[in-house]
Amino acid sequence: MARASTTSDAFNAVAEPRRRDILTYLAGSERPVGDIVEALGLGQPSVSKHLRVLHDVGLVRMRCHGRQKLYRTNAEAIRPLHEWAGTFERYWQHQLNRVKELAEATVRKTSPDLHPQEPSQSPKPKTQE
Amino acid sequence: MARASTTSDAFNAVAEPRRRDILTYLAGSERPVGDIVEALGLGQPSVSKHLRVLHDVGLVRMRCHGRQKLYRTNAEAIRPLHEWAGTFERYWQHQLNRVKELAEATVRKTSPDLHPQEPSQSPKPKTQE
DNA sequence: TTGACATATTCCTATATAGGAATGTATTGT
DNA sequence: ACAATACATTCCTATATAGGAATATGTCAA
Repeated sequence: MARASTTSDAFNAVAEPRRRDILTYLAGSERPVGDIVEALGLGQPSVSKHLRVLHDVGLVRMRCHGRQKLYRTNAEAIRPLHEWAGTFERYWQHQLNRVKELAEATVRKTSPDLHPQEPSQSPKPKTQE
Repeated sequence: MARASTTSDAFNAVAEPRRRDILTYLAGSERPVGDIVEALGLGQPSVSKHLRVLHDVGLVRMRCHGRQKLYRTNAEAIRPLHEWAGTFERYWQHQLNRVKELAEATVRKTSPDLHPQEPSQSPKPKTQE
């Protein structure tokens, strides 16, 4: 099986850096395609194709204005992403503490004279990557 | 050019639903690969490959314990994602207001007797998708 | 109507998957 | 040393891009 389609959900659509750039650019106000092309320095067909993906998953809204089409970021569609990531917030707080502990332990090992090791230290896990 | 590698950054790694499942599963505590296989009902090679991707971008940490390897989510690596998405928070609040206004306007149009239209209403933009 | 302008849509190609099957590699227990 | 266990890696294939070039579609202006 190949990778999931870029239009399958917001996660896949946003995986492409240029599409994130476009979303950022279109966040504040609606803009015609030509502005995006010029601002991001991409080819016009590329931008159109990215916009198609973004529109398919509801990450941008479109409005016709004469011969140009005005796009704007639909921030609401980014929310699920924010919320999914936010699920891990309580864990990265925990891990900050762990990192801090580890750093202190490292200092103790590096300069043992200045930071004498405590007696009943739990055996350090042999972490390897 | 093809799509960016899944190991190019956290955004690409997280685009795959199974990998998000794995991250969620490994958020609270470290687990051996076999547990993930059983919990998520995937093939063992698939899980190993997903773990490789996640490890390459730093989304999981690994520790050897006898013949098994214990994986755990590195929540810290999810933070950039959360922060990028959070950039749009102020906009989706705006848009909630716009949606609310639109809904009220629709009610006025649908039941004009109950909700008489105000005189100097700004011309509604002809939004079309 | 015709031409200029703004976007969208093929057509093309190199590249990268995700999953299943089969196989490789450590590590443990006897 | 050997079998069993726990993972990782390779091989294979169908599928899906992203970007550039060329072309199609739609809209305004004279």
